[in-house]
Amino acid sequence: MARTVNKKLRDERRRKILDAATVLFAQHGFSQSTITQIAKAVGVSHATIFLYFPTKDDLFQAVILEPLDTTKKLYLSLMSQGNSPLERLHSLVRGQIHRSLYNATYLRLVQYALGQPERFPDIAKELNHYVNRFVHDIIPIIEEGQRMGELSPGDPFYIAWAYFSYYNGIGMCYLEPNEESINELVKNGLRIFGPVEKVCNYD
Amino acid sequence: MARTVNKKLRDERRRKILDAATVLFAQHGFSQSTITQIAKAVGVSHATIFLYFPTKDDLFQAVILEPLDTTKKLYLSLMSQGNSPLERLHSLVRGQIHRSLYNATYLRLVQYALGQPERFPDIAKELNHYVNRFVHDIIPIIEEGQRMGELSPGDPFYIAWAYFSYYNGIGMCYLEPNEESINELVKNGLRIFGPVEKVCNYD
Amino acid sequence: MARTVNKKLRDERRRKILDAATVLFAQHGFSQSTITQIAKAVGVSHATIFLYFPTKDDLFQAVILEPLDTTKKLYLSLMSQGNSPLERLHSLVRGQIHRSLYNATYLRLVQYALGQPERFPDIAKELNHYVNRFVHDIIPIIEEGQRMGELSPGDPFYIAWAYFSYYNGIGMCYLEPNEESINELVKNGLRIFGPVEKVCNYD
Amino acid sequence: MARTVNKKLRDERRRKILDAATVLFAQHGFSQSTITQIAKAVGVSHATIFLYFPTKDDLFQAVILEPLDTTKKLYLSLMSQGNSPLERLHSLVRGQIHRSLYNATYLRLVQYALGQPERFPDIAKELNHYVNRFVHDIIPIIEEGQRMGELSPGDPFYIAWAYFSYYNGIGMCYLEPNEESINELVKNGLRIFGPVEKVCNYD
DNA sequence: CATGAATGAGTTTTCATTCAT
DNA sequence: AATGAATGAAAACTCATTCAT
Repeated sequence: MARTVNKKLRDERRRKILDAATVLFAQHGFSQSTITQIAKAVGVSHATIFLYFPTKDDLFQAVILEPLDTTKKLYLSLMSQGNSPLERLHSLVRGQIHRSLYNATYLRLVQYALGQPERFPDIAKELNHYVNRFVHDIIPIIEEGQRMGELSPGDPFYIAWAYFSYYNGIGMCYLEPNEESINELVKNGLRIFGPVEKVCNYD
Repeated sequence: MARTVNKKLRDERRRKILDAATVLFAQHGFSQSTITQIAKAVGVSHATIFLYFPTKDDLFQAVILEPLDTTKKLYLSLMSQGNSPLERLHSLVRGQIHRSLYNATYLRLVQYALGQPERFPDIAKELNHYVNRFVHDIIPIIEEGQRMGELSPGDPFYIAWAYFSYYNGIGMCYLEPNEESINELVKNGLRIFGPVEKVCNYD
Repeated sequence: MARTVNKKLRDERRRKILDAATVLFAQHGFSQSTITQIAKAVGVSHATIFLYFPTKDDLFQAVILEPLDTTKKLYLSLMSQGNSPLERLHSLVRGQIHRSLYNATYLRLVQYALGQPERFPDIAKELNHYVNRFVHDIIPIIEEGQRMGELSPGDPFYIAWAYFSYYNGIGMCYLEPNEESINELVKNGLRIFGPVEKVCNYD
Repeated sequence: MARTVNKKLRDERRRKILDAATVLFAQHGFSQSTITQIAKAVGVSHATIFLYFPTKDDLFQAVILEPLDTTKKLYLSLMSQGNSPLERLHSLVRGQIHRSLYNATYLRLVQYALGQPERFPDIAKELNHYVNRFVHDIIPIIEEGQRMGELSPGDPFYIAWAYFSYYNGIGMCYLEPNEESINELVKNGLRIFGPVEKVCNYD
């Protein structure tokens, strides 16, 4: 019983540490964020951090890799909403871009780590797995869309990567997040998948 | 005469320092790259670095900002090659993506700095100027393409930003650079501008 | 309890650092004394010093300014011992000169800082306060002595400053400290106050 | 002939260096004054300084010790002006205090070096010679004054030292230099020699 | 003779990490 | 379990000094 309570407290504190670290790492980068800063943000002693994460590198790794599961579930959910492939892609694009504009912190951190693979090799490897799985998961939808004539032809693998690049790049653009900007970025992002213009068909 | 020689030697060494710093900063980030490492890469004492750049920050700034002029000239040149707007965009996209795949180091560094605007505010400001100018320079071509019917309608401002995001995001994808990947990324990138499918017209 | 012990240990160590720093700063000056030297003298790591004083400047300032309170209490006590003004001045002069000869280290340090007001402006300002208070405290005694006929007339303000100069200057003389030298320096220092020669009166 | 001209130029430049160094050393202390600063003040390259003084220490030593001859001549001249011993002491005290208030730079430097004998042992030794000679030179005047009844009795050796202390201490007092302050400091300084009050005698 | 370039030794300061309580 | 104290390993930056021109 006591153990359960303790476990709960531990998990809660662990979470707090991860959250604070996410914000600080995203804002100042890895080296410029100190364990003491993070501890202060959480309201514990810096030594306590080491009770939860053996090294600063481990903390950084956890900050970046642990949310990946949730993120994966999110995109899987997004890409299952809608009937036609195009609708599902639309749901995905809108969901991701919304997140990328309104909830940029974590994404920025992922990009930070992704941009320095020599420095964070383990993290980069794991992130690559994740990206590859994402590409792997989106390809069937693209293929289905092309088969159904909703999407113009094109190598689905590269289209998936192209979209991923687009999604990644948005994180660095600092466009003001509002209805308009999101709508436009969604529309333009969808273009990468080559949606067949209905206008055209009815000419 | 002696002065000329000296000036030349100085410039040469300055360049070497910038080159070595570019690589190291891109690989390990700002804080994790030490002046001593850079000096060793150049083959001089660490104190020598400070003869050319008063602080590490100055060196970093120079590494990122000094190439911007050349880069701007490059994209201006690229976007003037071709007759129709679409041709010019094609030239631009191909040129930039080629550079982004084959010459990724500098681009990665730009993204590194762009991703931490609170930490490198001066650099971020300057980079934003640059990006805004790029957007400003590409918009007229988009508009012309739309007027001529080569491009589908759409807000040119957001289209420009969308393409820029795409271009930026490619730097983090680590696709193997070859004919095929470049062709595909170019094709998919161009889609953002909404090229009107000829196939369609002749239906 | 533990807190009390800790506090005590901290204070003790803080004191040790201040003592070691006093000696080293007095011997080699500020710039030539290194934190590492001080740490070694105390028997701790150099990083420990920074746990007690955030910067070297702060340490220097503490070394000089913190004893001022005690010093003030000392001179106030000295100048209250004795009945007549002359007796009290005698007590003061003897006490200060004794200290200046037998306990020269701190005084030298004060002079070192006092001699470089542009370099240590905060310290110099604080020291000036102290000196002005000293002058202010001694003036009433001089006035009383003059009124009572124990002292020859003369502007008490300048007499106070003259004595203070004398006291200060002794710190640089490196006379061997013994009964004789102290007696003589006291006698000659007292002359600044213009004691009326008894011999004279009984002529 | 050329040699003579060169010699003259060299001496002139040497003098300029010493002058600039005097000011800077007095203002910022030894370690905080850099060779480059001095060179800039003189208008030459820092490397040039080393053509005139092999090391920074040598320069410092020259700055302090070379003027001693002149200073000695000055005090000898001052203490020979006047008929009676008291008059001559008066001339000396007035001259020195005037110099100490209006021309404080060099004096401050001497005190700076005098205050750190462990750090500048050679300079301190030389300065001690100088002080001893000064004491030695002033003692006969005191003795004569005492013999003539102009001065109260007292060990001339300690009186000489007492006056020297007074003179030294004035350098750190930062009293505003003007007619009044000088007059008062001279008057009070003279008291150290124990001038017999005429008033008294004629009672 | 004068100097600009180069450097190595040294100094303050930071910080992740360990440990005793 | 939590923490305050301690530290050693860096790292940026400075500066006297040397040397080639």
